[in-house]
Amino acid sequence: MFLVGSFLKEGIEELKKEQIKLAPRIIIKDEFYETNVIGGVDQAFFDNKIISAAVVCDRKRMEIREREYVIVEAQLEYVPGLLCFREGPAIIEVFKILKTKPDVLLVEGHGIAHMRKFGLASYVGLMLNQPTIGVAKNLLEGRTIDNAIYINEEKRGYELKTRKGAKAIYISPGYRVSLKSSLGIVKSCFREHRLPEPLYLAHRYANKIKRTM
DNA sequence: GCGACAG
DNA sequence: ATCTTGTCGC
Repeated sequence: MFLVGSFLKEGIEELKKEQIKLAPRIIIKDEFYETNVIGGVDQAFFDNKIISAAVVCDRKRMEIREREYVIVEAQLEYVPGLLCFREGPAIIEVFKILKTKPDVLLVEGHGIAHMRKFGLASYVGLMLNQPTIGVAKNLLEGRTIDNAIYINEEKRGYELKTRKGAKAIYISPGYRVSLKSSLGIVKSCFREHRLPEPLYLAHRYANKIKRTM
């Protein structure tokens, strides 16, 4: 995947086709054993590099069990709808070095609340065969009715108002997690921040690493 | 054609 | 996402 300059435009069409081809493989059912260990991944950037940080917590107390990070070269610029191809590879690498694999992984970005049902969380889950949930800070596609996200008359996720005064966040299943469980699991991970704790911690960790560079 | 557009 | 100080508020 080396998409730059004149190759970008045609490359984009190929990547969209790839998403349409892989989307049918996304499983939206509860297929995980427990929810005792929850992970979160987030990225920070500098030059053309991506820092992907992962934090694994126990769900009861949200205490850190392990945290790791990797730095990889970005192979694609940010294109709305194709975020999985830009940040996905980095997330896959950091997940691989985790010694404590989480029961469910929270990913910053959407899962199936995506125009082609193939957001970052779904891509990462499929490639790693790992239950994932997408948690985004903004809506990408569709509309919200009664705290639910709809795309083409189909429910794809939820809008969640965390703290009063703070903007809502958007939850959607990524892979091997049902619509209902995606919301329940995320809700059980909040402490005193707008984002669920594993993601809040991963975000802080990624930026901490960035500061040392 | 115009506007929207995860991070 | 990133460039960036102080500032309002819990």
